[in-house]
Amino acid sequence: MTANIAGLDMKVTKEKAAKNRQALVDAASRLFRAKGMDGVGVAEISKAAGLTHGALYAQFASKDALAAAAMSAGLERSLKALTGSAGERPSALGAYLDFLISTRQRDNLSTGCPMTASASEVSRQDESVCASFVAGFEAMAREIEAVLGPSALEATARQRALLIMAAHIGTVAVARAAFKSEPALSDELIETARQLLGQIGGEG
Amino acid sequence: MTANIAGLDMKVTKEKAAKNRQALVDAASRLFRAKGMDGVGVAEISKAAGLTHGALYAQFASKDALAAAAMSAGLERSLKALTGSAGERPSALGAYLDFLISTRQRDNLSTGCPMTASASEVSRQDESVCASFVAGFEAMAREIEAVLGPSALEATARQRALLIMAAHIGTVAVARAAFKSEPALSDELIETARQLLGQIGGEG
DNA sequence: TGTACATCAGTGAACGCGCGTTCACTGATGTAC
DNA sequence: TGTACATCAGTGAACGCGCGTTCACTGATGTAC
Repeated sequence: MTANIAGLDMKVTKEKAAKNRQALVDAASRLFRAKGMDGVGVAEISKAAGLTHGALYAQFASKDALAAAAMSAGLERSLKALTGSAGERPSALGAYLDFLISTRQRDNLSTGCPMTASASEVSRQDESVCASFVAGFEAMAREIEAVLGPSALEATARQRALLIMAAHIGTVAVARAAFKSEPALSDELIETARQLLGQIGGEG
Repeated sequence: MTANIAGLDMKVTKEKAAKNRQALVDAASRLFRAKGMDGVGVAEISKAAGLTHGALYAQFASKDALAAAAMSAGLERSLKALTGSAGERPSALGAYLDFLISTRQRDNLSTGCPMTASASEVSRQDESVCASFVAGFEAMAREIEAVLGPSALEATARQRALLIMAAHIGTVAVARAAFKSEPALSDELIETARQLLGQIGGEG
């Protein structure tokens, strides 16, 4: 019914189902980041995707399964946004850091990186969600490692990439917590991490 | 009734009430760290404190109010444990880092630092909870700043203390997420952060 | 090409359950006389 | 010191509500003939 109302719909069904599935994943990813993984229910996710919760269970075995898919999709998108952010700028690492550690990242929970949004929650979720998270973390760490320059620290590029990853996640999480009551501290955290991680990464 | 059964109870009431209040705060602090702030209800907290949920509402206006008290108390205890960890060891910073970034911290959610347990959740909680969190963060950052040595980075002690704080929070959160599916990465994260933040802090 | 039928994404009512909060009540505390 | 009474921490039933999940059903898709 809806399909006929919606438009021309030649070649519907399978494509439509795939689109609905994607809509569920996108809505879940966005809402989980905005409200936390325990802070949003299947009804709200389904409604945001323009469906009922029954449709969700036709596509996913459980909320956990949807959460794993949402985490995976969100991280993939975030990784693409990261690598795309380099553009024609002189320093890829500088561009990466500007992207990861910024007021824009802090102030846009639902469009930001799922890692910073769910860092402390993910370890309490289903194992499949953790696995998606960790895979995304490793992929992004590899991307960063590849653009590092020399540094004053006694450390391998891998080590510095891991520190940059962990530090940017902690920085954005705390900057978000501090924003309401201490905005100056919140900004200071972001500027500090941006600057020091640039040095550590050998930005140039 | 319970009071008479319990024991000798000279000078009860106010003391007993204060003890019950403390029991609620302690149980809340522990359970929030273990299960997340949205993952545990007032019934479970009250039961863990040996009371009913009605008693909770005699002591606190709401779950949020209890959460703020629990965050505050948990951070105070964590700060004391941190400063106490220095003992007679040669380097205070080294002792601090061993305390903050360790498998012990990673593997004991309910006895660990509330900051690493709730980093990404706290910004979605009541403003009073955020404020407690941020106050604890600043207090611990000051403690760390006070024990820093020289560093190869171009950065003030304050800046390096903020980075150490943010990085250790992110490190422990991610190490927890990675522990099940990639324990080797989890250990690597902790060792890496421990070593690099030692260098950054001018451990010696 | 036209008809009969199996498939299956999606609907919406219903399930048991736990949530945060309220409230009438209990009974010991501790004060007023 | 002994009695009457106000206080208030704590109890436990009840509130409306949203949770994740199930299930009988619908109806368009797309295949078999």
